[in-house]
Amino acid sequence: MDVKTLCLGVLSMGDASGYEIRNVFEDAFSHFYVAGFGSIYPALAELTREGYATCENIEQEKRPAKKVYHITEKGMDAFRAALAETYPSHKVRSDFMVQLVFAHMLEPERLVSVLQQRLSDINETLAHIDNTIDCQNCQRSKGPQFAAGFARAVLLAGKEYIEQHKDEFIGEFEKKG
Amino acid sequence: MDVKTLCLGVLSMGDASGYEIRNVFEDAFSHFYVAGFGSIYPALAELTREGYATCENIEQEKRPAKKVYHITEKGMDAFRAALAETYPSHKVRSDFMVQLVFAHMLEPERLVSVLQQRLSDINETLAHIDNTIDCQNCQRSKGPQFAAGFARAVLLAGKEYIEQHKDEFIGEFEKKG
DNA sequence: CATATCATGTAACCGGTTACATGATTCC
DNA sequence: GGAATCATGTAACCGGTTACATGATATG
Repeated sequence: MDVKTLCLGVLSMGDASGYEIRNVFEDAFSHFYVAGFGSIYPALAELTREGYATCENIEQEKRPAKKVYHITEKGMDAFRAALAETYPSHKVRSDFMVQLVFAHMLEPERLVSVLQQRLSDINETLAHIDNTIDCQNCQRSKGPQFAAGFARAVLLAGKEYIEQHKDEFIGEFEKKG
Repeated sequence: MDVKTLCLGVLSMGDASGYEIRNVFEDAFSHFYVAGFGSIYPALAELTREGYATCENIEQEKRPAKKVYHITEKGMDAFRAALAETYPSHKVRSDFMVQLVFAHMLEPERLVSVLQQRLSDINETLAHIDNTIDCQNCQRSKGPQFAAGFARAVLLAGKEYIEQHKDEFIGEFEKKG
């Protein structure tokens, strides 16, 4: 699924500017999709050119003007179709796991810091998800809640695995004697 | 981490041809990194050009000739350095989660098939990991074992979450009455 | 007879990231 | 005074995927 489709998805929840869409990516989607300004702005321009969204220039007092995008019927149909046709892939790209596989080539202290770093990143993501969900609870949206619950379960399992096995694992690589 | 570095990693475990390296990516790394011929072959050519590996042409009977690559000292050092300097990132890119978040825009039957598909993909990956680990057990390599255990724990948690919550979740989107 | 495996490579394409470019206002 | 937030965009670059190109042997 490309950034254009994801932007359409965000717009299906309500009108938004490019800046606001980026914030949604960072707050709500960050743990399963990444997109920055450099891909969002061109995507919105294309979407508008192709009739999937309309764009209105909004002047603001004491703030820069913004372009608010609104999804069209055609855009909604296209998003629904893309969502239904998409294969439910779930891909992991993990330098952390590479470091685990080649742990024997790392200095033991570095291995410790790698595991520690991963643990604190997991905790951060976990806290982030809990925050985001509190806000969305008001809307009683089941989709985001289920997605968050899934993410939470997965992260927690990873955290517990590391916590329960790391000492034994590290022990294998420390000089003995 | 790029394909070049990963290839160096594979070569650190022993000499191999491009074809064999691709097999390692598919068998042992597939659940946390993806790479095809199109990126592996050019990577190996560059690695050789830059002195991180040497290449020997091996003629075979009843098989096409192959190019067997051997990592140099410089290559080993470079890999160790890259491994140690790399941030232990663990990124998820999930169309599945997008479909969960926007579940209300999917037909209920499609939502069911999406969850079913994800479950069977998880089971497949789980079986694949267990297979791979059985082979590696002989080598008593702790790194791959820990990585596999981590992956297994994470996948299992996702599987259980889906199994335990899917019926209630689906129920929210089916027409009532 | 057809498919899978072994085996290597190139070229075009494409999507996304990074860096650049600009600028006002608000908060510490 | 400096950092963060609000706000939009472009251009170069880069890594990786896909498709193309080839061909023998082994397996079912």
